Amino acid sequence: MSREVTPIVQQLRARGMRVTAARSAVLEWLADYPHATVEQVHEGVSQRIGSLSKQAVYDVLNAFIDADLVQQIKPAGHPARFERRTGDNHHHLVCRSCGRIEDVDCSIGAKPCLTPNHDHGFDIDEAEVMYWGVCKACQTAPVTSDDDH
Amino acid sequence: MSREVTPIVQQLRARGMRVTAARSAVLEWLADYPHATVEQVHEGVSQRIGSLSKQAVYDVLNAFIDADLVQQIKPAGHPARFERRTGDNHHHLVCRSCGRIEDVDCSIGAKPCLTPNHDHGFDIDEAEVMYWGVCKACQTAPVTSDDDH
DNA sequence: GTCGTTAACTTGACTCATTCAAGTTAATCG
DNA sequence: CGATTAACTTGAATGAGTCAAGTTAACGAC
Repeated sequence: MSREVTPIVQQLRARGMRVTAARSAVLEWLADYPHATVEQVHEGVSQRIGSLSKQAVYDVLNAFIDADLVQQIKPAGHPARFERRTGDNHHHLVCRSCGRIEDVDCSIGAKPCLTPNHDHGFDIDEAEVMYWGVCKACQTAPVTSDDDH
Repeated sequence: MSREVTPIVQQLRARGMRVTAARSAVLEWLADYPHATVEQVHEGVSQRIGSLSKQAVYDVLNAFIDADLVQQIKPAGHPARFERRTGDNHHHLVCRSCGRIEDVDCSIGAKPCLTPNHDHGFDIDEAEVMYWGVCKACQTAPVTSDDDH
């Protein structure tokens, strides 16, 4: 087994973070499955590396969020989702029925990509746009619940 | 005490909803305090009408949401908030530190006020815009938590 | 290589907002 | 002035996430 240094290892080292099986596996998993829930990351990664506590998944994801390697999406009424695409202020399209999420590029530009006509004295740093609708599958299918992706 | 029919009573009757002290008081309260949480509505209304279970607050608010008399806002990481302004697709400005919310008129127009450049086959019915920042009070004040309004 | 430090992980209890369920009360219609 | 049933009360249950104490293992120093 050659001991090559993968880009993931580099990304972690560059931020002074220890490299562990859990962390590498979570980053890899998110590359394959963007918009995954904690539940999904936990299942997938546990299988890949044998086992991992759910708490560890929370820890790893939070560490990544702090390190700007991962971004969190919290659609109202659905568990949080995680993705590796950070810093480009793109938006999301959420299915009301199954929770499925798709990326939507920001049509305007850099962040904050929209400026409110009245800032009420706030120091605004983000304009979060969430499109809500019903995905193709749920438009035709009978009644599905939060399984998705 | 004259028994005049208030607009609130009319609004309820018009929708075939029974008129109760709880319902009238919640609608009144929300007129005075837009963006209130369940907690706040519960405290305020309990005082006004003597007492009311928290569950009733949930029931009343949900009935109003179904009847389109009230709208719900769910900022990530904060409890839900309720307001009487419905149907005009205006947006919200949320303070990251105290959760305070301000209304922001939609600068574009009717709902959905923004159209994504790619609908991914979804049947989109809403573009929810949430501006995030730090309110004036929290910019200067030391560390506050979810008290607000 | 091995040792020590401490970040990362495990386990399990706990919180908070919200929902579910069963029983009681009271608004409205006849 | 009842009867019907929507609205309310009480209390248990849920789901997502956090907190806290103890154990393990990365990795820098020797």
